[in-house]
Amino acid sequence: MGRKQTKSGKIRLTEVAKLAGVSPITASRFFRNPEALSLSKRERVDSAVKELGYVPNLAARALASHRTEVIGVVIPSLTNNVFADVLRGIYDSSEGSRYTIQLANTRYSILQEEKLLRLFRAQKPAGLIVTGINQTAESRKILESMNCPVTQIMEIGDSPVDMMVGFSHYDAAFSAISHILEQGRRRIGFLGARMDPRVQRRLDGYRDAMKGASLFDPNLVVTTSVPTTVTLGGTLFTDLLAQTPDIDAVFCVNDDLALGTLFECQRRQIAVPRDLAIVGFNDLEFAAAAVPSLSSVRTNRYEMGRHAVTMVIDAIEGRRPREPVIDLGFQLMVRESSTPSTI
Amino acid sequence: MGRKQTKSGKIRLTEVAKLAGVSPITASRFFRNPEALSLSKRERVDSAVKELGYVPNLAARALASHRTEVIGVVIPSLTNNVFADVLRGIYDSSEGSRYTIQLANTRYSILQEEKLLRLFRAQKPAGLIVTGINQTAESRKILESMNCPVTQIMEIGDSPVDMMVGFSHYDAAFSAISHILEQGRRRIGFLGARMDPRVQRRLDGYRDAMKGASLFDPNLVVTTSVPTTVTLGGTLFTDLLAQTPDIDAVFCVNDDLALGTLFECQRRQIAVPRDLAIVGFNDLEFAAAAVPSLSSVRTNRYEMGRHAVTMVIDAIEGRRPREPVIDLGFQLMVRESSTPSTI
DNA sequence: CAATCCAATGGTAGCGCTGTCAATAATTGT
DNA sequence: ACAATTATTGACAGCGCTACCATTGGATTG
Repeated sequence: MGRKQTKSGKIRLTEVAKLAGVSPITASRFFRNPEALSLSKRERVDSAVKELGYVPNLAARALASHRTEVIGVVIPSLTNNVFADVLRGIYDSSEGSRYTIQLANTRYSILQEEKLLRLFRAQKPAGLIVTGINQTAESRKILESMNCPVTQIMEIGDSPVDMMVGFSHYDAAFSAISHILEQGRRRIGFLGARMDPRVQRRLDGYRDAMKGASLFDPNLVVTTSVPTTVTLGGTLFTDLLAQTPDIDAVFCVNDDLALGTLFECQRRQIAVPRDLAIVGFNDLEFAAAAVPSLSSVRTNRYEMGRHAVTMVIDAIEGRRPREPVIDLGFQLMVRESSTPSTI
Repeated sequence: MGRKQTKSGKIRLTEVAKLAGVSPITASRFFRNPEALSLSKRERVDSAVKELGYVPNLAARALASHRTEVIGVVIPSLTNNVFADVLRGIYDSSEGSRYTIQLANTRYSILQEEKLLRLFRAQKPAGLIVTGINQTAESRKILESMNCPVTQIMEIGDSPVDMMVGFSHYDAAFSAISHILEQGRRRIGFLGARMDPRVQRRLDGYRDAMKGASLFDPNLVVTTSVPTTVTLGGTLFTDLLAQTPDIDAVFCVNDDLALGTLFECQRRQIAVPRDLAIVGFNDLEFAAAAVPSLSSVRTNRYEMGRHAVTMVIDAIEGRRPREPVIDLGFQLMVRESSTPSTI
């Protein structure tokens, strides 16, 4: 015999089968398709498993079945609070299922994404969740050849690889701007950082809303590719102010920038909302707590994570959703920072 | 033959070996221990791998070798910004290594932790990273029987299961309080949420520092087991104010509470720092941007993640660290919220 | 009551890789 | 130069599980 004897304590499926008085293959079926067993055998195997404390060897299972029970998740950032919420939804939904989450981070690089997808393909995941709809042509090809359910999250679009859960960033921004316009503001600035595809679409929504009111002015827009921080919000706002001093409102592509803008206003004694209205995006928890409370666009991130996993698992198990694209929408949370001052 | 023919396109190690003109086992060694190959064979295998686009089958490898290349990571929360930074360090350090991160979330439940550790044990990870030092006796037993390197992160203590990276929460809080006392403040409140073991130790540090100055008063302390939010900071501060109106400083166990306290002060027209000094914990990015900027205790979370992975990988590969416990320390970031008003 | 069917179960043969150990080639020392 | 040592390489036998197909026995049917 070529190798060390199997440790006597080691419990394999064979041991379970022996104790239960069935063949190994029947014991195997107990895990994969219990309904196929007669009630009596099912009970016998069940108690044998419990008595021996048997735990399946996933590597052997994967090797023999050419499948894994891994759901790959590809996100662009671990720092961004937005993804923390999505991930929470994903992990919460995957618990209690047989599936394991395998996380990978692209750091907003579509080439890194391509590389990660190639890696995932090699490991034959049971399902895949990827962020956004702006994959490279090559990435898309990989996704399509993946031969497993794929859900794109964060936004929705016309040509899903397979399934989608998200919302329209364009509509969300458009609706935020419409709200600010309704408040009678005319010179609405735009602060954007990172400028990933979803932020770009928010910019599009902003631009079209402003153009619709014949109020668009490129001098109202300040963007950077630098990652978002609260501090950066102050910097961008300062730039905007230098460039266009007569602004009466600012739409920030996320709440961190909005908070930074608010702080900068405090520093400069600009009264919010009297002199300047501020609207953020995502409705992070602090938005409601700020003074003045920050208006924001609530996005359903936790639910997005939950849906994504549920859709993928359902599809893996043959329960394809009737509607492959789910729009989770958004809610405009109107608060003090964009409504008439009560002072 | 019992099963579907292997797809002709499928590239196995055998194919690589054939193309390289070596035996499969030599090709196998190319991946596990390339130095053992002669230069010529190494090059031949290398080009064969590239030419065929071979990707190892991890399941087969795990099954045959009785090992996996998975590092398990057990953390209590996905929402908490603190862990986002740690995770970023962990993922950054694991990239480029052969190891894969497997994340599991206890939601601050030590029973859930026990369950997760049991799961991990069954899968024989190559290494393990767990949060904190307050495992149940049973969890500790599992960790010790795990037969792989284990690193405890976030804090340090006397009896590591194996290795540790962290800092002393007690010392950090003690030093924050000492700083506030040096500013001449006497009635220093304590706001705590979640009250997990590390927060408890911060409370201990606070208590001892106050007792050292003969200034401890239980009425200065407000805690709750509710998870932290900015909004909660305002609520707890309100409670503290009702309970002990004459406070002149507040130490918050994290920056979210500190920000909530700051907002509540703005709402109540309490001048910070003139009427009240505020010191937070963790030094999240917004602390420096706030108005007034928030003093805080900087913790090296990203480095903690990086170190944890590096230590585990080194240990897996036989390079045990000379010192199993690494104290990453902390830095007190003194800012406007706790120093004499400049106005 | 034979023919048909189907649910339940088992036998066989690997999945693709690596541990062990033996065999061979290259190198060294005296 | 030749034995002793060391670096390379290979053969063999599984790791623990499941796909495929075959078999069994009982229920159903006309």
